[in-house]
Amino acid sequence: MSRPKRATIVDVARMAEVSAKTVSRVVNNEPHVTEAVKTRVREAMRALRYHPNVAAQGLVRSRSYLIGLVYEKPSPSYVVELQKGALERLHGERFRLVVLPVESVTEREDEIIALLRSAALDAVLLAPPASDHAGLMAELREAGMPFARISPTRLLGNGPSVAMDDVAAAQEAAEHIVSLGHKRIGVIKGDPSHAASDARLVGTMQALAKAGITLHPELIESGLFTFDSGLAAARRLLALDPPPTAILAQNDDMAAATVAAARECGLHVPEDLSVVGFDDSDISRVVWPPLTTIRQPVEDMAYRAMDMLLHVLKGEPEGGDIHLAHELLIRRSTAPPRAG
Amino acid sequence: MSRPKRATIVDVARMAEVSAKTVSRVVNNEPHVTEAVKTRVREAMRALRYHPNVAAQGLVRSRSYLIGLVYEKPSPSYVVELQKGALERLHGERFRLVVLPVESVTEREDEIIALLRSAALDAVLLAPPASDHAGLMAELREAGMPFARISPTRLLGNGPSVAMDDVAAAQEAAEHIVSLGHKRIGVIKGDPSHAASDARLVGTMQALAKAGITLHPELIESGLFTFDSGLAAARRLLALDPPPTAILAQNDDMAAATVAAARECGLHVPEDLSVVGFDDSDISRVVWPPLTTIRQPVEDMAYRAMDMLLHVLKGEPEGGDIHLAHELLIRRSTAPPRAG
DNA sequence: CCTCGTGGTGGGAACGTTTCCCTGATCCTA
DNA sequence: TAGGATCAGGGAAACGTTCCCACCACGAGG
Repeated sequence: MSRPKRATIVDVARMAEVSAKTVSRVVNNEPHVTEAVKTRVREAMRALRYHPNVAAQGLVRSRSYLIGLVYEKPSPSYVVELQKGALERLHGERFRLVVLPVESVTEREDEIIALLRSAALDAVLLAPPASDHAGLMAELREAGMPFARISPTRLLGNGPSVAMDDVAAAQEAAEHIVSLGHKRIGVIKGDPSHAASDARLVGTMQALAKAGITLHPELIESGLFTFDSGLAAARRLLALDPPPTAILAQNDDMAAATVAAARECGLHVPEDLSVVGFDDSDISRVVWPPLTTIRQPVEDMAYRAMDMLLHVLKGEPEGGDIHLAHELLIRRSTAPPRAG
Repeated sequence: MSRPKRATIVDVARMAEVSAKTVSRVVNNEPHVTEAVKTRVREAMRALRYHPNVAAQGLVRSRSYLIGLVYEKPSPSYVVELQKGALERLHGERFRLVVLPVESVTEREDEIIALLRSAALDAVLLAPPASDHAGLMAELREAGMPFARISPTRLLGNGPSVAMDDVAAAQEAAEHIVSLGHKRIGVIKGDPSHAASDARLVGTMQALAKAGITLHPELIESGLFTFDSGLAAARRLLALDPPPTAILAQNDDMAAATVAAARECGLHVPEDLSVVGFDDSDISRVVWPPLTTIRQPVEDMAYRAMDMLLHVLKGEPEGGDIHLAHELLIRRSTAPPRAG
């Protein structure tokens, strides 16, 4: 009653004096229709404000035209860029994006799989850490649901994925700090359930080892990629005696927290403490000083991953693992340590 | 082929030795089924990994179980909170959230309406500035698509909505600054296409007028609710002679930009310049010093709006306009002006 | 003149559910 | 023990589209 009856394909067919089948052909741009008939049908469609019923289409084509985006509560800025890239690619396509933030991929695997199974998605985009979860991928394969992965660090050659080289990037960041003359360097790791955290730590340690610097365990703190977790970790590092002269945080949110923690202690960045972030998310330019960071092209990665997914959905062969370049952005949060 | 045939309701019916109708009743928790039959059916469902086909359900019930969230590129932190609140309420419901960021509601109204018509949504949540767009609302009413509005400033009594009092909030912020002793006060307005920008300006002017302070036009700059636009606006204000001793920004992103601009000029916040934000988004705690701001409960608002929408979808009568309280959070970005 | 393809068109089944309308069986009460 | 009420369950139609197949006219080639 409140919902006025929408025009159906047969209404259009009746008005244009053709069969429903023919209308369907016009709607889907199929051949075998005279130009004259085509225009007649188009007019009827406009007159009746006809829009095809997606549910009915989906039923017969077994397509829902929905693509899911699975991610696990990482930093807000990361989520936004992820969505931006995915939506950008989806613009103009019939597919729509359903957001599926999950609590914990590892702990509630069954729940997530049930969600995906019942959500009638055509495909899913897996952001970290779901993109490294073997069980989830196996289930998706079995269910015949195409997926693409963003920033996987393991199990490559397992369907389309877009990633960057976390090890090399972290190495580059550490080399920058070393080249400035820092010797006592702290690290704030990301969420342990993200494989990227380990990869980045490996890169950092390689660079430090090459420079002959040993990284004492007390200088490695763990966070969860969130501002608050970073704040706590940074406070612990700055309470050491002597405190580090530089801190490498594994994402920008935690790097921003490190800057805040330094301020609390009356320290100036970068004069008293150099801080390096990771991601080049919005936050790295929002805080003062703007953060030296690794540009991780999250938006591009999401765009490319979505692109590969659409290819698969169009029946083309699956793509492989794509690699995108990172970049060290030197801004104002790093400087040589105070002399002495 | 790639997509293994999913079990249908008749497969389950055959296995459990009942009719399809009975299985349907079990699935939907309807009465008139013996406990014994129920368990038999449930077992068959599990064995066959049966999940109802959403498209088929949607077809016959004319429901898509999709709810759209329409917003227009505001600050990232706002978007994230919006989504968080909406998703929070959706947890455990059958409905899924489709994100629909749009370019410009006013400029491309037709496009948006076409999008909504063809997207087969059951309902939409309208965030600003779409929530103030009369044409859009009229179309939605005509199409029989329920909607709820977040932070509308006009056209109340027009269906469910959740808002806060922008005028009063801005007034309170200005009073705080006045009470600290500031006389020369700058304002950075938000996006002119958002009605909230005007409302907040009104509140600010009322407070200043009451204190006998006149706000010269040169002290009012306009931004777009983004960091970059705020940076430009703040630079213009700080280039005035004499510069303001306090700046009221209409959201946190622009307030953060103001802090950055001040730093560029070698000014210290809050000693040389007080800055007030608006929203209490993540960014207000991420920057240093943490911003004095107005807490706008965006997440709660989205939650409540979604709640009202679900009520409507369940056939209950439409709710009215709900008002949520704001709160002035005094943090470390405001202080009395320097003596002299 | 008859066949054979071919481009345009329509008829009818199918997709997987729910819902309307039944039929029996069981139960309670007078 | 009869009467109605309640309950468990089933058959068939409906939702709006696409797809397989058949049909028709028409021109070319034999």
